[in-house]
Amino acid sequence: MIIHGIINGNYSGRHRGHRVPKAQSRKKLLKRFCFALRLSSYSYITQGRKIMDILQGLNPQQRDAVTHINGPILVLAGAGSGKTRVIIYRIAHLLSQGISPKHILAVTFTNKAAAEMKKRIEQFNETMDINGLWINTFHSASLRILRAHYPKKNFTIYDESDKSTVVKAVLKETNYDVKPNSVGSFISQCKNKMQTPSNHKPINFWEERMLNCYKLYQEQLEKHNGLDFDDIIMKTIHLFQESPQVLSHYQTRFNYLMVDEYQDTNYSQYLLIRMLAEKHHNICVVGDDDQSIYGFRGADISNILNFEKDYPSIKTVRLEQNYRSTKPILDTANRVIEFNRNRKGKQLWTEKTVGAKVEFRLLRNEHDEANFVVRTISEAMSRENRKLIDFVVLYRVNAQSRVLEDAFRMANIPYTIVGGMSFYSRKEIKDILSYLKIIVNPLDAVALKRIVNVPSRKIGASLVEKLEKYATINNLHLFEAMEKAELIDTLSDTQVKAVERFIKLIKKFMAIKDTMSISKLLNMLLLDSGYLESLKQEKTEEDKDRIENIKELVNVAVEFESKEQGIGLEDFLGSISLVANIDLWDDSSCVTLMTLHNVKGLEFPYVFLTGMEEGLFPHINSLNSDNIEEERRLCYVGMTRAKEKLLMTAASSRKLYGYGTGMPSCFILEAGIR
DNA sequence: TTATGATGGCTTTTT
DNA sequence: GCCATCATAA
Ligand SMILES: Nc1ncnc2c1ncn2[C@@H]1O[C@H](COP(=O)(O)OP(=O)(O)OP(=O)(O)O)[C@@H](O)[C@H]1O
Repeated sequence: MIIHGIINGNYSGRHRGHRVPKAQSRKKLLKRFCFALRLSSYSYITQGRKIMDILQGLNPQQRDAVTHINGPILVLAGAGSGKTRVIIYRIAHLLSQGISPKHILAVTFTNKAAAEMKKRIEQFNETMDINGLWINTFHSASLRILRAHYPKKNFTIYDESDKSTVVKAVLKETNYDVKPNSVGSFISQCKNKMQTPSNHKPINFWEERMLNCYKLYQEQLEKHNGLDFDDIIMKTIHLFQESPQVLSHYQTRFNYLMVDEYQDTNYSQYLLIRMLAEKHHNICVVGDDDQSIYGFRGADISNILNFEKDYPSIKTVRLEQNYRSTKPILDTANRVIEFNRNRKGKQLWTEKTVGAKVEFRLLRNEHDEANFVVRTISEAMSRENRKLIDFVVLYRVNAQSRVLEDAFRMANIPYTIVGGMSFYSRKEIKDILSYLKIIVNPLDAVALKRIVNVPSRKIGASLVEKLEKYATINNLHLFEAMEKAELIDTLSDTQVKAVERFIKLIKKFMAIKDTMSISKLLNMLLLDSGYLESLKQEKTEEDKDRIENIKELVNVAVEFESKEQGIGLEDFLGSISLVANIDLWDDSSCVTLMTLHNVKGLEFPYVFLTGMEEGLFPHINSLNSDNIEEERRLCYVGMTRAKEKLLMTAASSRKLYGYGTGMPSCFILEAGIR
């Protein structure tokens, strides 16, 4: 059976995540995966090119920003005005001026954007060495710094699901009846604001309980030597605060700082940059206050709006020409965003004064909507000679993708979905990565408990409980308790044997981990742990897929090793933890489906904005919490992705939790579409 | 220890 | 309305 859709290694929950890309698509996924992992610097020599050449392809304002080398600079400009281009050209220009790549740090929003930027800079064809140039996300840059200086270097990274595991354990312990998610986001918010359990004062009972959860959670993480995503930034700042010489090292090293998408930075990220820029103030940030869409995870527009307060000598550059969209699209987007009150208004014009008009279609239900999208794409392909990669279908929530996906599959149109169940969150991948985590960091009890009995080794829940009890009483880590299994008198002989066998397995790999390549280690692990064998025994389709996925992970390791010489297991694990859905995106000959959040920074000739209904978009929660401005910005982001055609749709009735109001979104009215 | 039904959760999500 | 997770029973 050939499945046209799932090409990207993303799996909608529809088939309970068991559906897997076929062979050809796997290769693609692999390629992309490795590309996304190419995070650190590497050497690259190119042929000469003059400064003037670099400055060509820029308008006077952009040139102004690019050639302003020393001192703080803010580029505050609307969508598609060439802000990202400024950063790319600025780096190329700095290098052409003889500035060492080692002195440059550029921060992007995603790994994909970082990789893209690096590629573009290489293409400048200068005789320049970009060895030592850092283009990273906040997280991957911070991770590199922590790896080099954190006291306990073998820490492992806790992803959202690991975090949730710990939070649930904490809730069980405290008997609090609150949703794990709300605790998780409370903790996140605190960390984003640099609040530790001790320096945060609770203002009410609820906060007091939350704070208690935070405290217990953090104790667990410290004990396991695990860092969650927010810790990566927070701990880097703590490191800088506690070790002035480390901070000083990076302040001197990174003489030129640049941040893209600055409007979506949170407080901790702001602080990190401010610390690094403190000595020289050579900082260039670019962004658009109208495109701040990550408020829900702590992003704070005032970072960009108040930027000048920290740097009084700032040079501010406005870019006013939009190079992306036609006038009808730009006008529509501008009309909508002008309904926001909390913004710095800006002018935007385009040379593309003629273009297809922006359309809105109200369909009967979500199936009609999906079929309409599919039909419109087929027609545009045959009539206007459009290609699959010209299209993007956007939606507010991931749950909307299912119906669209079905329609694409029915119509046999290749598509790819960004988001949903990704490769690295699959069970078998997480299992194998957990083995690796323990080998690196045996204190990681989340990883340990995850695989201690996978495949089954007769170390079930009750036995683990006994071990944990022993560990707690004797103030030991779970792993240490397991090492001492023979001393625990509540265990039977067979139980002791089972535990000892497991410990022996792990210790063997701990001893050899640095003596061989990661892929070789992985292959050995797959055999010795019995993991592969246990899958081979079960002959279901699902298990075959799992084996394929595991093979793919081995390939990722092979690829990774060939790119990065002398890479350690820690670095491999770290890089994998920081790979985002959008980093894995590859649009080669398919239509792309994704959420509005994921599309930020991208552009497409033909954009569908689906589910334009009151309650869905703007989302009901934002209406309740008086946060419609962020929704409107999201709408602005979506609209301004379109180069040539913007087509919005809504459904009068929709079967999707409580969203079915059927009323067209207020944004449609604001856009002035009849 | 695994299969099953009940339960609750449901925005975006980093990374 | 749909799905994942969890507790329970076989
Ligand atoms: N001076 C220029 N001349 C021609 N094309 C340009 C120029 N500057 C930018 N562009 C093109 O305009 C498009 C948008 O540029 P870019 O992505 O840098 O804008 P942006 O401001 O970062 O956009 P957004 O904020 O919407 O993500 C790109 O296709 C880019 O190649």
